[in-house]
Amino acid sequence: MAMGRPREFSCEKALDLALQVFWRKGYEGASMADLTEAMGITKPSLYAAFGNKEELFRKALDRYVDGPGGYFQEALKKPTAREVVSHVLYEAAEALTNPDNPPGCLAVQGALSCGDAAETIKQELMARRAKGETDLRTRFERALAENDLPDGADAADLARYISAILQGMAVQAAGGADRGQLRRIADMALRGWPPV
Amino acid sequence: MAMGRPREFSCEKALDLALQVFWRKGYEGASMADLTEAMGITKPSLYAAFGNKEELFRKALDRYVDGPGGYFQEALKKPTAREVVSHVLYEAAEALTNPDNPPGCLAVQGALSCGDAAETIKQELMARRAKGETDLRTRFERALAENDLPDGADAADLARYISAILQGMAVQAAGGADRGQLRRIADMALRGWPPV
DNA sequence: GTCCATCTATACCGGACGTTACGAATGTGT
DNA sequence: ACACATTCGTAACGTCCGGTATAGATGGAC
Repeated sequence: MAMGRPREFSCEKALDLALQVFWRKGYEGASMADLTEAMGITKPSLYAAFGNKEELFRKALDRYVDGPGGYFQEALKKPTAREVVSHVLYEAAEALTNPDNPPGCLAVQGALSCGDAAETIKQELMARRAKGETDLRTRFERALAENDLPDGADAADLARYISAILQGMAVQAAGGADRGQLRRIADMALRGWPPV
Repeated sequence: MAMGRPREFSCEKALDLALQVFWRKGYEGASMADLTEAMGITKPSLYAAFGNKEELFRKALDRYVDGPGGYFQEALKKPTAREVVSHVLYEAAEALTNPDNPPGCLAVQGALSCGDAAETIKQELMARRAKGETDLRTRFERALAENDLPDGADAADLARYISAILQGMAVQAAGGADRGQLRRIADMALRGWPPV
């Protein structure tokens, strides 16, 4: 099956290393030289394996969503709306300050604003954030149907509210907030939940 | 007094135009070509008047803080903690979606993460966000002394919480949220205030 | 009217950017 | 052992980056 010279590196390991660079420097701030150095491969190897910078970022982003960002989808499986919110907030506090990773959230700081060349990446990240918000809204709609949230509450508004708090925590983490500080933000948000 | 040929453009107008570009594209994403084109001046004029890209950004940032971002300091003057929070949240909802300006907040999206060359700008923006948070904390400490907030509340935690919500609203605005949606986030945050 | 400080515009600098030819190296299938 | 498919490293591509030298234009001071 495998014809020709086998590659000397692991695509998954290289992708994880690229993810670290994009996470720390953003899409625009991460140069190909930064990436190849961190990944331990040369530029032609990178292009052969991953296409180009944009494709590499998208693959790293997929890996982020399934890995360090996986707590979000996990939280949606909790049995009650309150547990969903509690888990997503506290797990975010952990993930956003995991010392093994750059602080903050790739989906927020990967390309919040950018030059023309990165516009499609910015759109992609906007779409990912919108999808997370929609998933949360859908979960809250279920909770409403189960009388797990007060009548008259608006699932879309609640989802946007929680998304905003998560994104605010991400900016705080990028600004140097530590784990305890993020946990106390989660405490306060949860104390007022649901905002009737 | 004024010797030599007078300059043919207004520094303040040019700075406002540069601010728009930095606001929309971020520090890294805004090229000198973008800036000179928007400002209607040539590069040597820009360098003579503003130093270099980094100094230009700092001057635009000062102008942002005193202009479109001025609602923050205004809110601190309100007589009660609740009015401070109410005003800062609702004025943020307006400012972040002002159709005359790019959506979002320059202090958040100007350089949330970046390459090495923009590291000092990132630090500057972190310091500005931290200063806003400290100003809010100081205001809450006054409120505590005036029995305007519940005993035992932590002014620093409250300031960090409100800052996170504001920053989350900024990310929402950058993602396309409209004014009504941001107002409803403010509604919900205010409903649980203070988070005793 | 002349001098001269200052601004404007063209054109260019060295370097970094993302991307790719090319040829040498390497392991598989026959 | 040989041919072949693929990867590897070097070295270079054209383009754009932030920044600047230089020469001409402009208007106040005297």
